[in-house]
Amino acid sequence: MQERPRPSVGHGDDLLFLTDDNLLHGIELMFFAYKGFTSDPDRILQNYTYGRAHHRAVHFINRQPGITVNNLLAILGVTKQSLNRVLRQLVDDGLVDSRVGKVDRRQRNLFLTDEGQVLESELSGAQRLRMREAFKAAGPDAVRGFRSVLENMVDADMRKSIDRLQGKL
Amino acid sequence: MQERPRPSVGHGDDLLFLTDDNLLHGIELMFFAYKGFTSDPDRILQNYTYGRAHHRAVHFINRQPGITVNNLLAILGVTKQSLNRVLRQLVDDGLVDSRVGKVDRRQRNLFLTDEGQVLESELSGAQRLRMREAFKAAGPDAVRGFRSVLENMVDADMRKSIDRLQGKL
DNA sequence: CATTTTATGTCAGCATTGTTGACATTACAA
DNA sequence: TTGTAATGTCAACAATGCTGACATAAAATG
Repeated sequence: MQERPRPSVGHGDDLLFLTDDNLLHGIELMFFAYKGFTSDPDRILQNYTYGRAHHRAVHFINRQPGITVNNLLAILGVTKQSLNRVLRQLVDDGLVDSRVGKVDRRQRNLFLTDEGQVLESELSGAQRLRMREAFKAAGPDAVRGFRSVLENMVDADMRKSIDRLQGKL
Repeated sequence: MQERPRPSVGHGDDLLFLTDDNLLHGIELMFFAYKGFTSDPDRILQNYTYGRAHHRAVHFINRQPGITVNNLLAILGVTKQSLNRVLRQLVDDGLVDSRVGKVDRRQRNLFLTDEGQVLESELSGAQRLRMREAFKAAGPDAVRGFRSVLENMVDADMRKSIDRLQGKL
Protein backbone atom coordinates (compact mmCIF):
# COMPACT_ATOMS: atom_id res chain seq x y z
CA MET A 1 0.00 0.00 0.00
CA GLN A 2 3.00 2.34 0.33
CA GLU A 3 3.59 4.58 -2.61
CA ARG A 4 7.18 5.01 -3.52
CA PRO A 5 8.05 8.51 -4.60
CA ARG A 6 8.44 8.98 -8.29
CA PRO A 7 9.65 11.98 -10.23
CA SER A 8 6.79 13.92 -11.76
CA VAL A 9 6.08 17.14 -13.53
CA GLY A 10 8.27 19.72 -11.91
CA HIS A 11 6.75 20.07 -8.47
CA GLY A 12 7.99 16.85 -7.03
CA ASP A 13 4.36 15.97 -6.15
CA ASP A 14 3.58 12.31 -5.96
CA LEU A 15 0.42 11.94 -7.98
CA LEU A 16 0.30 8.18 -7.96
CA PHE A 17 -2.93 8.31 -5.99
CA LEU A 18 -4.58 9.71 -9.11
CA THR A 19 -4.11 6.67 -11.31
CA ASP A 20 -7.11 5.48 -13.30
CA ASP A 21 -7.21 2.35 -11.17
CA ASN A 22 -7.54 4.39 -8.02
CA LEU A 23 -10.19 6.59 -9.58
CA LEU A 24 -12.10 3.53 -10.73
CA HIS A 25 -11.89 2.10 -7.26
CA GLY A 26 -13.29 5.33 -5.86
CA ILE A 27 -16.11 5.35 -8.38
CA GLU A 28 -17.17 1.84 -7.51
CA LEU A 29 -16.87 2.53 -3.81
CA MET A 30 -19.28 5.41 -4.20
CA PHE A 31 -21.74 3.10 -5.88
CA PHE A 32 -21.53 0.29 -3.35
CA ALA A 33 -21.33 2.51 -0.31
CA TYR A 34 -24.35 4.53 -1.39
CA LYS A 35 -26.27 1.34 -1.77
CA GLY A 36 -25.36 0.38 1.78
CA PHE A 37 -26.06 3.88 2.97
CA THR A 38 -29.66 3.80 1.72
CA SER A 39 -30.42 0.15 2.43
CA ASP A 40 -31.54 0.49 6.07
CA PRO A 41 -33.98 3.37 5.49
CA ASP A 42 -35.28 1.67 2.35
CA ARG A 43 -36.03 -1.45 4.34
CA ILE A 44 -37.84 0.54 7.02
CA LEU A 45 -39.84 2.50 4.47
CA GLN A 46 -41.26 -0.72 3.08
CA ASN A 47 -43.39 -0.98 6.22
CA TYR A 48 -44.98 2.33 5.22
CA THR A 49 -46.42 3.51 1.95
CA TYR A 50 -43.42 5.75 1.52
CA GLY A 51 -40.24 5.73 -0.51
CA ARG A 52 -36.86 7.34 -0.61
CA ALA A 53 -38.32 10.63 -1.76
CA HIS A 54 -40.40 10.86 1.39
CA HIS A 55 -37.35 10.12 3.47
CA ARG A 56 -35.44 12.98 1.89
CA ALA A 57 -38.27 15.44 2.44
CA VAL A 58 -38.72 14.36 6.04
CA HIS A 59 -34.99 14.55 6.65
CA PHE A 60 -34.55 18.11 5.47
CA ILE A 61 -37.74 19.38 7.07
CA ASN A 62 -36.47 17.99 10.33
CA ARG A 63 -33.08 19.48 9.64
CA GLN A 64 -34.41 22.96 9.10
CA PRO A 65 -37.87 23.24 10.67
CA GLY A 66 -39.94 25.91 8.96
CA ILE A 67 -38.07 25.54 5.68
CA THR A 68 -39.96 26.96 2.72
CA VAL A 69 -41.03 24.87 -0.24
CA ASN A 70 -38.67 26.75 -2.53
CA ASN A 71 -35.68 26.14 -0.29
CA LEU A 72 -36.53 22.49 0.00
CA LEU A 73 -36.81 22.32 -3.79
CA ALA A 74 -33.35 23.82 -4.16
CA ILE A 75 -31.84 21.32 -1.75
CA LEU A 76 -33.48 18.27 -3.26
CA GLY A 77 -32.99 19.33 -6.86
CA VAL A 78 -36.32 18.05 -8.15
CA THR A 79 -39.28 19.77 -9.75
CA LYS A 80 -42.02 21.25 -7.64
CA GLN A 81 -44.49 18.79 -9.16
CA SER A 82 -42.37 15.89 -8.03
CA LEU A 83 -41.87 17.27 -4.56
CA ASN A 84 -45.48 18.31 -4.25
CA ARG A 85 -46.74 14.81 -4.81
CA VAL A 86 -44.64 13.56 -1.92
CA LEU A 87 -45.34 16.55 0.29
CA ARG A 88 -49.07 16.30 -0.22
CA GLN A 89 -49.06 12.72 1.00
CA LEU A 90 -47.04 13.62 4.06
CA VAL A 91 -49.34 16.52 4.89
CA ASP A 92 -52.49 14.46 4.27
CA ASP A 93 -51.13 11.71 6.47
CA GLY A 94 -50.39 14.16 9.23
CA LEU A 95 -46.60 13.81 9.25
CA VAL A 96 -45.88 17.29 7.97
CA ASP A 97 -47.47 20.58 8.88
CA SER A 98 -47.58 23.29 6.21
CA ARG A 99 -48.14 26.74 7.67
CA VAL A 100 -48.67 30.01 5.86
CA GLY A 101 -45.58 32.19 6.17
CA LYS A 102 -45.69 35.02 8.70
CA VAL A 103 -43.44 37.45 6.88
CA ASP A 104 -44.42 36.42 3.35
CA ARG A 105 -47.87 34.92 3.26
CA ARG A 106 -47.18 33.33 -0.14
CA GLN A 107 -44.65 31.02 1.40
CA ARG A 108 -45.37 27.80 3.25
CA ASN A 109 -43.23 26.86 6.21
CA LEU A 110 -42.88 23.14 6.67
CA PHE A 111 -42.65 21.37 10.01
CA LEU A 112 -42.71 17.78 11.15
CA THR A 113 -45.62 16.84 13.39
CA ASP A 114 -45.01 14.57 16.36
CA GLU A 115 -45.90 11.64 14.17
CA GLY A 116 -43.51 12.90 11.50
CA GLN A 117 -40.73 13.08 14.06
CA VAL A 118 -41.32 9.47 15.00
CA LEU A 119 -40.71 8.36 11.42
CA GLU A 120 -37.76 10.70 11.06
CA SER A 121 -35.98 9.37 14.09
CA GLU A 122 -36.59 5.78 13.09
CA LEU A 123 -35.03 6.46 9.70
CA SER A 124 -32.17 8.63 10.85
CA GLY A 125 -31.45 6.28 13.73
CA ALA A 126 -30.77 3.44 11.35
CA GLN A 127 -28.72 5.64 9.07
CA ARG A 128 -26.69 7.12 11.90
CA LEU A 129 -26.00 3.66 13.26
CA ARG A 130 -24.43 2.56 10.00
CA MET A 131 -22.52 5.82 9.66
CA ARG A 132 -21.29 5.53 13.24
CA GLU A 133 -20.02 2.00 12.71
CA ALA A 134 -18.24 3.02 9.53
CA PHE A 135 -16.71 6.06 11.20
CA LYS A 136 -15.64 4.06 14.21
CA ALA A 137 -14.04 1.33 12.15
CA ALA A 138 -12.19 3.85 9.99
CA GLY A 139 -11.09 6.25 12.72
CA PRO A 140 -11.07 10.04 13.06
CA ASP A 141 -8.33 10.72 10.53
CA ALA A 142 -10.15 8.71 7.92
CA VAL A 143 -13.36 10.60 8.66
CA ARG A 144 -11.61 13.87 7.95
CA GLY A 145 -10.43 12.48 4.63
CA PHE A 146 -13.88 11.14 3.84
CA ARG A 147 -15.35 14.58 4.44
CA SER A 148 -12.73 16.33 2.41
CA VAL A 149 -13.13 14.16 -0.66
CA LEU A 150 -16.93 14.27 -0.56
CA GLU A 151 -16.98 18.04 -0.11
CA ASN A 152 -14.96 18.31 -3.27
CA MET A 153 -17.29 16.05 -5.19
CA VAL A 154 -20.35 18.23 -4.65
CA ASP A 155 -21.73 20.30 -7.51
CA ALA A 156 -20.86 23.96 -7.31
CA ASP A 157 -24.48 25.07 -7.41
CA MET A 158 -25.23 23.12 -4.24
CA ARG A 159 -22.66 24.93 -2.13
CA LYS A 160 -25.00 27.67 -0.93
CA SER A 161 -27.64 25.19 0.25
CA ILE A 162 -25.05 23.05 1.96
CA ASP A 163 -23.31 25.90 3.70
CA ARG A 164 -26.61 27.21 5.01
CA LEU A 165 -27.42 23.78 6.42
CA GLN A 166 -24.02 23.19 7.92
CA GLY A 167 -24.10 26.58 9.55
CA LYS A 168 -26.82 25.12 11.73
CA LEU A 169 -24.72 22.32 13.14
CA MET B 1 -26.76 0.63 21.34
CA GLN B 2 -25.99 4.18 22.31
CA GLU B 3 -22.38 4.85 22.96
CA ARG B 4 -21.23 7.85 24.79
CA PRO B 5 -17.94 9.34 23.76
CA ARG B 6 -15.59 7.50 26.04
CA PRO B 7 -12.35 5.59 25.69
CA SER B 8 -12.93 2.13 24.28
CA VAL B 9 -10.14 -0.40 24.03
CA GLY B 10 -7.72 1.10 26.45
CA HIS B 11 -6.06 3.36 23.92
CA GLY B 12 -7.46 6.52 25.38
CA ASP B 13 -9.37 7.04 22.13
CA ASP B 14 -11.26 10.26 21.74
CA LEU B 15 -14.62 9.39 20.25
CA LEU B 16 -15.81 12.95 19.83
CA PHE B 17 -15.79 12.42 16.07
CA LEU B 18 -18.83 10.20 16.57
CA THR B 19 -21.20 12.92 17.74
CA ASP B 20 -24.64 13.00 16.15
CA ASP B 21 -23.74 16.29 14.49
CA ASN B 22 -20.76 14.71 12.79
CA LEU B 23 -22.83 11.71 11.75
CA LEU B 24 -25.52 14.00 10.37
CA HIS B 25 -22.90 15.91 8.45
CA GLY B 26 -21.62 12.67 6.99
CA ILE B 27 -25.10 11.57 6.02
CA GLU B 28 -25.83 14.79 4.18
CA LEU B 29 -22.44 14.73 2.52
CA MET B 30 -23.24 11.31 1.12
CA PHE B 31 -26.46 12.67 -0.31
CA PHE B 32 -24.96 15.76 -1.91
CA ALA B 33 -21.77 14.11 -3.08
CA TYR B 34 -23.65 11.26 -4.71
CA LYS B 35 -25.75 13.78 -6.55
CA GLY B 36 -22.60 15.43 -7.86
CA PHE B 37 -21.06 12.07 -8.59
CA THR B 38 -23.91 11.04 -10.91
CA SER B 39 -24.62 14.43 -12.45
CA ASP B 40 -22.09 14.33 -15.28
CA PRO B 41 -23.05 10.88 -16.59
CA ASP B 42 -26.73 11.74 -16.21
CA ARG B 43 -26.22 14.82 -18.36
CA ILE B 44 -24.42 12.80 -21.02
CA LEU B 45 -27.04 10.07 -21.02
CA GLN B 46 -29.71 12.59 -21.90
CA ASN B 47 -28.23 12.71 -25.40
CA TYR B 48 -29.02 9.02 -25.70
CA THR B 49 -32.15 7.06 -24.99
CA TYR B 50 -30.45 5.60 -21.94
CA GLY B 51 -30.57 6.17 -18.22
CA ARG B 52 -28.56 5.49 -15.12
CA ALA B 53 -29.40 1.79 -15.21
CA HIS B 54 -27.76 1.47 -18.62
CA HIS B 55 -24.71 3.26 -17.31
CA ARG B 56 -24.35 0.80 -14.47
CA ALA B 57 -24.69 -2.21 -16.74
CA VAL B 58 -22.18 -0.81 -19.22
CA HIS B 59 -19.78 0.05 -16.44
CA PHE B 60 -19.64 -3.41 -14.92
CA ILE B 61 -19.59 -5.21 -18.24
CA ASN B 62 -16.58 -3.12 -19.16
CA ARG B 63 -15.11 -3.77 -15.76
CA GLN B 64 -15.35 -7.52 -16.06
CA PRO B 65 -15.69 -8.47 -19.72
CA GLY B 66 -17.48 -11.78 -20.12
CA ILE B 67 -19.35 -11.38 -16.84
CA THR B 68 -22.38 -13.64 -16.58
CA VAL B 69 -25.90 -12.32 -16.17
CA ASN B 70 -26.15 -13.79 -12.69
CA ASN B 71 -22.95 -12.14 -11.54
CA LEU B 72 -24.07 -8.83 -12.94
CA LEU B 73 -27.39 -9.23 -11.15
CA ALA B 74 -25.60 -9.85 -7.87
CA ILE B 75 -23.48 -6.73 -8.30
CA LEU B 76 -26.30 -4.45 -9.29
CA GLY B 77 -28.77 -5.81 -6.76
CA VAL B 78 -31.83 -5.63 -8.99
CA THR B 79 -34.21 -8.25 -10.33
CA LYS B 80 -33.44 -10.10 -13.52
CA GLN B 81 -36.55 -8.60 -15.11
CA SER B 82 -35.30 -5.13 -14.39
CA LEU B 83 -31.80 -5.84 -15.66
CA ASN B 84 -33.08 -7.73 -18.66
CA ARG B 85 -35.06 -4.78 -19.91
CA VAL B 86 -31.93 -2.65 -19.92
CA LEU B 87 -29.70 -5.39 -21.25
CA ARG B 88 -32.04 -6.18 -24.12
CA GLN B 89 -31.92 -2.59 -25.30
CA LEU B 90 -28.15 -2.52 -25.14
CA VAL B 91 -27.88 -5.78 -27.08
CA ASP B 92 -30.48 -4.71 -29.65
CA ASP B 93 -28.67 -1.42 -30.12
CA GLY B 94 -25.39 -3.21 -30.63
CA LEU B 95 -23.58 -1.89 -27.57
CA VAL B 96 -23.41 -5.21 -25.77
CA ASP B 97 -22.62 -8.65 -27.09
CA SER B 98 -24.21 -11.61 -25.32
CA ARG B 99 -22.42 -14.87 -26.06
CA VAL B 100 -23.36 -18.37 -25.00
CA GLY B 101 -21.01 -19.61 -22.29
CA LYS B 102 -18.28 -22.03 -23.33
CA VAL B 103 -18.05 -24.01 -20.13
CA ASP B 104 -21.70 -23.75 -19.16
CA ARG B 105 -23.88 -23.23 -22.17
CA ARG B 106 -26.76 -21.97 -20.01
CA GLN B 107 -24.79 -18.91 -19.12
CA ARG B 108 -24.44 -15.77 -21.19
CA ASN B 109 -21.14 -13.92 -21.19
CA LEU B 110 -21.52 -10.19 -21.71
CA PHE B 111 -19.08 -8.00 -23.60
CA LEU B 112 -19.06 -4.42 -24.80
CA THR B 113 -18.89 -3.97 -28.54
CA ASP B 114 -16.71 -1.22 -29.98
CA GLU B 115 -19.72 1.04 -29.97
CA GLY B 116 -20.42 0.10 -26.37
CA GLN B 117 -16.88 1.00 -25.42
CA VAL B 118 -17.29 4.42 -26.94
CA LEU B 119 -20.23 5.15 -24.67
CA GLU B 120 -18.46 3.62 -21.69
CA SER B 121 -15.41 5.77 -22.06
CA GLU B 122 -17.44 8.91 -22.54
CA LEU B 123 -19.31 8.21 -19.31
CA SER B 124 -16.39 7.03 -17.26
CA GLY B 125 -14.23 9.85 -18.56
CA ALA B 126 -16.59 12.41 -17.11
CA GLN B 127 -16.89 10.53 -13.87
CA ARG B 128 -13.16 10.02 -13.51
CA LEU B 129 -12.58 13.68 -14.17
CA ARG B 130 -14.77 14.69 -11.25
CA MET B 131 -13.26 12.03 -9.03
CA ARG B 132 -9.75 13.10 -9.99
CA GLU B 133 -10.45 16.74 -9.16
CA ALA B 134 -11.94 15.77 -5.81
CA PHE B 135 -9.01 13.49 -5.03
CA LYS B 136 -6.48 16.09 -6.09
CA ALA B 137 -8.09 18.83 -4.02
CA ALA B 138 -8.31 16.59 -0.96
CA GLY B 139 -4.88 14.95 -1.20
CA PRO B 140 -3.63 11.39 -0.83
CA ASP B 141 -4.17 11.09 2.92
CA ALA B 142 -7.77 12.18 2.54
CA VAL B 143 -8.27 9.66 -0.24
CA ARG B 144 -7.15 6.87 2.05
CA GLY B 145 -9.67 8.04 4.63
CA PHE B 146 -12.40 8.32 2.02
CA ARG B 147 -11.75 4.75 0.96
CA SER B 148 -11.68 3.45 4.47
CA VAL B 149 -14.99 5.00 5.51
CA LEU B 150 -16.77 3.93 2.34
CA GLU B 151 -15.46 0.39 2.57
CA ASN B 152 -16.99 0.20 6.01
CA MET B 153 -20.34 1.50 4.81
CA VAL B 154 -20.87 -1.29 2.30
CA ASP B 155 -23.41 -4.01 3.01
CA ALA B 156 -21.86 -7.27 4.16
CA ASP B 157 -23.48 -9.29 1.39
CA MET B 158 -21.72 -7.16 -1.25
CA ARG B 159 -18.24 -7.92 -0.01
CA LYS B 160 -17.71 -10.95 -2.19
CA SER B 161 -18.70 -9.12 -5.37
CA ILE B 162 -16.52 -6.17 -4.47
CA ASP B 163 -13.48 -8.20 -3.57
CA ARG B 164 -13.72 -10.13 -6.81
CA LEU B 165 -13.82 -6.86 -8.75
CA GLN B 166 -11.01 -5.23 -6.86
CA GLY B 167 -8.86 -8.27 -7.31
CA LYS B 168 -8.78 -7.27 -10.96
CA LEU B 169 -7.29 -3.84 -10.38
C1' DC C 1 -53.66 51.81 -8.00
C1' DA C 2 -52.49 48.86 -11.92
C1' DT C 3 -49.38 45.62 -13.42
C1' DT C 4 -45.98 42.25 -12.99
C1' DT C 5 -43.58 38.85 -10.64
C1' DT C 6 -43.10 35.29 -7.11
C1' DA C 7 -44.49 31.25 -4.34
C1' DT C 8 -47.24 27.66 -4.32
C1' DG C 9 -50.52 24.13 -5.81
C1' DT C 10 -52.54 21.10 -9.15
C1' DC C 11 -53.89 18.36 -13.40
C1' DA C 12 -52.46 15.46 -17.11
C1' DG C 13 -49.33 12.73 -19.45
C1' DC C 14 -45.16 10.40 -19.99
C1' DA C 15 -40.34 8.01 -19.09
C1' DT C 16 -37.26 5.34 -16.28
C1' DT C 17 -36.47 1.86 -13.30
C1' DG C 18 -37.66 -0.75 -9.66
C1' DT C 19 -41.02 -4.70 -8.02
C1' DT C 20 -43.89 -9.54 -8.12
C1' DG C 21 -45.75 -13.44 -10.37
C1' DA C 22 -45.98 -16.68 -13.91
C1' DC C 23 -44.20 -19.39 -17.44
C1' DA C 24 -40.86 -21.34 -21.11
C1' DT C 25 -36.44 -22.99 -22.70
C1' DT C 26 -32.14 -24.93 -22.37
C1' DA C 27 -28.59 -27.25 -20.15
C1' DC C 28 -26.15 -29.08 -16.38
C1' DA C 29 -26.26 -32.36 -12.26
C1' DA C 30 -27.76 -36.07 -9.41
C1' DT D 1 -34.83 -39.69 -15.75
C1' DT D 2 -35.67 -36.22 -12.73
C1' DG D 3 -34.50 -32.14 -10.58
C1' DT D 4 -32.34 -27.79 -10.51
C1' DA D 5 -29.99 -23.73 -12.44
C1' DA D 6 -29.43 -19.86 -15.81
C1' DT D 7 -31.68 -17.13 -18.68
C1' DG D 8 -35.44 -14.78 -21.14
C1' DT D 9 -39.96 -12.88 -21.46
C1' DC D 10 -44.87 -11.21 -20.67
C1' DA D 11 -47.88 -8.53 -17.83
C1' DA D 12 -49.06 -5.53 -14.29
C1' DC D 13 -47.95 -2.31 -11.06
C1' DA D 14 -45.39 1.32 -7.96
C1' DA D 15 -42.21 5.11 -7.08
C1' DT D 16 -40.32 9.06 -8.68
C1' DG D 17 -38.41 11.73 -12.05
C1' DC D 18 -39.86 15.00 -16.12
C1' DT D 19 -42.59 18.73 -19.16
C1' DG D 20 -46.39 21.74 -20.05
C1' DA D 21 -50.29 24.22 -18.76
C1' DC D 22 -53.03 26.67 -15.74
C1' DA D 23 -54.85 28.82 -11.18
C1' DT D 24 -54.51 31.55 -6.97
C1' DA D 25 -52.79 34.56 -3.69
C1' DA D 26 -49.67 37.81 -2.28
C1' DA D 27 -45.77 40.63 -2.72
C1' DA D 28 -43.20 43.96 -5.39
C1' DT D 29 -42.89 47.51 -8.65
C1' DG D 30 -43.90 51.43 -11.49
